[in-house]
Amino acid sequence: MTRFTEYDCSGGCPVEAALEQIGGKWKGVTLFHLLDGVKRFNELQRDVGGVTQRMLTKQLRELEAAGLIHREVYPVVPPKVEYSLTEKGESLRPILMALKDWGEEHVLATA
Amino acid sequence: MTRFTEYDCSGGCPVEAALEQIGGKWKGVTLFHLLDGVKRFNELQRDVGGVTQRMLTKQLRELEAAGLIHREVYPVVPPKVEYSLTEKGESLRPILMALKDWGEEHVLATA
DNA sequence: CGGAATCCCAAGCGATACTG
DNA sequence: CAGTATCGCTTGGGATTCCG
Repeated sequence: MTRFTEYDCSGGCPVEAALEQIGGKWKGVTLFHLLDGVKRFNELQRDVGGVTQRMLTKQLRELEAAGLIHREVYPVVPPKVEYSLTEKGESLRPILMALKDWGEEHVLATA
Repeated sequence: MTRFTEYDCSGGCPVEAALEQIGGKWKGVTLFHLLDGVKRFNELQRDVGGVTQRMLTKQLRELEAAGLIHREVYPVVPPKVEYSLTEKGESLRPILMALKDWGEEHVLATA
């Protein structure tokens, strides 16, 4: 059995670090919906459901700062901004899918 | 390609639900260290690193309420309490390991 | 040893209104 | 359309002290 006690985690636990990047209230869901492909702001807001503009903007900026998503602005009128996953963000796909499956089975299933 | 847009997520997104259960600042790390096996309070506090008693207690209670861990109290003096993963908690192992790997590779690796 | 109780601050988060 | 600005509530989280 692998022992994790050696993982001191003091100030640099990989699990904690990972959760920090997807830990916001809407970050996980946002990333999840971006697995779908490129989406615009309003599309995301619809998909995520219940998130306010302010929060979605904030979370998107943080995800962008973390290098998980890419923000492409088209200088047209009306404004058009597209969000997509970076490679780093795409690498979260198996984790996000696992979280979805786990959530379905162990949380929502009321079982 | 699977489209997730159908996932309205309004009030019940599985990803969000899953993240809520492991979303506390120390919950992920705590669970991670419990993958190791049964541990006592002080042992956990040492392993997690930097967490205060109050917070560890709180997170443990929440994890217990979520059915992820089991709390076994031995009525002896000095007090002895052991924490372990339930089946539901154990089912998070692949996810926690995936988070650890991802964190090591994409966050801590400074790459 | 393993908490519980209290106090307090900072961050997270939401509603609303306004703008290029 | 895609934000920004402002305000204020609510929560999370830390330090400290006390208890069985």
